[in-house]
Amino acid sequence: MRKPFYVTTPIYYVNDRPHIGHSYTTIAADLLARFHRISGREAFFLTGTDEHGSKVAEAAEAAGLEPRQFCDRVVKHFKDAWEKLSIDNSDFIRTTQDRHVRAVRNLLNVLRMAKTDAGEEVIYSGLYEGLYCTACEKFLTEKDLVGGVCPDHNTPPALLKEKNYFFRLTAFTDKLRKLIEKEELIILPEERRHEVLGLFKQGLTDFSISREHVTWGIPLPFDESQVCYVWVEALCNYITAIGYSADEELFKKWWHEADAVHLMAKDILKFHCIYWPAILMAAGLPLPNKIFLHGFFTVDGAKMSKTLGNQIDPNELVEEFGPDAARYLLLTQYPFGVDGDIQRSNFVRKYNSDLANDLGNLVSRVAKMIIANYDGKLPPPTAKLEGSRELIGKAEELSESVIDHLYNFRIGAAIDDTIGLVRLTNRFFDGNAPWKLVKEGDTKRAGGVLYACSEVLRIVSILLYPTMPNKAKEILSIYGLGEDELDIGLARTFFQLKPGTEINFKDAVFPRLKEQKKSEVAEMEKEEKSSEMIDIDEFARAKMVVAEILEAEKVSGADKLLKIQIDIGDEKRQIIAGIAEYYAPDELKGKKIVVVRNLKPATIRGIDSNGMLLAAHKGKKLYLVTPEGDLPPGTLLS
RNA sequence: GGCGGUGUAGCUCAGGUGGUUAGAGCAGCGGAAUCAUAAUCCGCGUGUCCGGGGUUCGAGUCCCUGCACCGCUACCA
Repeated sequence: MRKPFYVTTPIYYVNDRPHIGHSYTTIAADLLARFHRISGREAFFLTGTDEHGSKVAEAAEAAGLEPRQFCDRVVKHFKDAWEKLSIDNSDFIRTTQDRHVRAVRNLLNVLRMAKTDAGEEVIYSGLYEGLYCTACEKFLTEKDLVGGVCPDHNTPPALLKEKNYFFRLTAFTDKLRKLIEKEELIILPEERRHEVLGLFKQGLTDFSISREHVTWGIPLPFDESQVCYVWVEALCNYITAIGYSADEELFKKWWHEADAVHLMAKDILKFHCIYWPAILMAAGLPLPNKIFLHGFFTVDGAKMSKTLGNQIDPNELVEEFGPDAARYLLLTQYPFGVDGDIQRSNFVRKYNSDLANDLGNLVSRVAKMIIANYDGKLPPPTAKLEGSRELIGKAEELSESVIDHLYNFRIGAAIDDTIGLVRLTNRFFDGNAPWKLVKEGDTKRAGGVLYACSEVLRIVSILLYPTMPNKAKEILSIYGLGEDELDIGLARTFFQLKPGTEINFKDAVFPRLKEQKKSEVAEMEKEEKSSEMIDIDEFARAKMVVAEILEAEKVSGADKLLKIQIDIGDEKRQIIAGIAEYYAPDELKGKKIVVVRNLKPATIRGIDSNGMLLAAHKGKKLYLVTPEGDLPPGTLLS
């Protein structure tokens, strides 16, 4: 019996909705877990959400919710998205769950008691010295400052000391570096390993594991005035979900004995490859076996961003292609591990060529011939077919190469090899032209061709199951096969299907999608552009006038909002503006600004807003639009 | 500034330890076939393998150097 397999994704921060980046990691983890399961190992696949920290608390407040309520709401988006993508995780951990809080506090106690090899305390209290902006209520790094002042408030930060607990990372760096060098802790791909070793070379310092000013988090068990640093706590999810300090047997199986793999994108390398192993060492726990960091991808050559509007919502992808193809398409765009580019136009093209034309069409042409000529019963195999030796050989070897690829995280290569066999099978089919044989009366040989192709489809289905679980089962079910046949061992040998088996084929497995012609795409782009253009009448519909600010005050309970009284000449108005982070109420008084007068009134946080002021962002700063000359309030802009 | 990565056909990318005419998929062009989801199959690429040096009998593959892009990290500030 091989070691059980434990795979994790990062726990996703609930500040954000699930996007294609989260999906990518999660699908890959699901794929690996499913693969190991059908190759006869037990597998545990963990994902979840990271719910503590000041950013979550702020986001909750902005939404007018309690943090816990807010989290519940966002978590649902994640769970729904994973269900839609046929993600079969063994557990879903939330850092706000009691089991996690208890385990983290236990671990912190263990660390508190632990000593380094030199006999020093692993956790020590010290002073965190930093530049604190009282208006922001947070520490700023020197990088955040612009000209020595807080860019948001234009005030110099105070040098403040706060008591923190520190983790003595420096006592573990040598040992950890050696483990990575000796590849006892395997960091993949190689470039990432170099990057980690580079961090050691540059020197590392102890890091703070607690915060004084954060409230939404887990209090330290030995000092309740402090909250555990969200990263430290989040990392612990990998062991708290599998029974650390709660279920000894479970924990032994999945952490001490299993092959543990952490999967993630490369941006969180330092936390996972240095902090986390060091914490585990300090606590006397085994390290994970492998940490795999995949790359980033761009969409149509551009970084994904909300402002560019090129974020891909996984739900939309599933709606368009279905869960199986969505998984397939995401993981076949570029090799797993490196950075790459995802092109939207490629999705439809690749769906049609690989799935509809090659795989789906093979399924149909084989099934339909069996139904038409063999009374819907699988004919027996025959010898002496053109190219059958090659076909059978390749088919029987395929599982070995897929296993090799997937053990080494070459997901794309595993899939490509499998589709390669499908292509070979289409060639085999054409080479033997069973439709011609049937016409010539040689139904025996024609049947042999159909049998061989069916066998390939059986093998291919097993090997594609980790990527496309539903479709794999669907193809197997055509041959009357169920989940018991989802076993890599059964993909190794040809001639498993029983002649005479009833064929249950109804609809195309991967219906072909309409591809937009280039001319149509160009047409649409043109339309989009021209529809972006407006004529002067449309512009004139927006009545923008000069306004003078009479009063401004903060909206209580909202960080970003100001309630502003303005004079627009013939009347006085109240507007709500999201500029509190950039302008203090007093400095606004008397300022002349530009507002849209005829914007539909809105109620923001229960307060009426009649109009909108104009402002523009530059980097992290925001500037109000002001008239250059001394225009009186009410002057219409044109 | 340091470290690391990338740069190969129109597009996306393969190309262990250097070795015959540099590959795949997609797109494009031509043809065959008609069982099948207008799907399939066959044929078609004179690519400065980013530039320049070097090592070698021989380099996309090793060394040096330059350029472009990306990532990590530092410092100046």
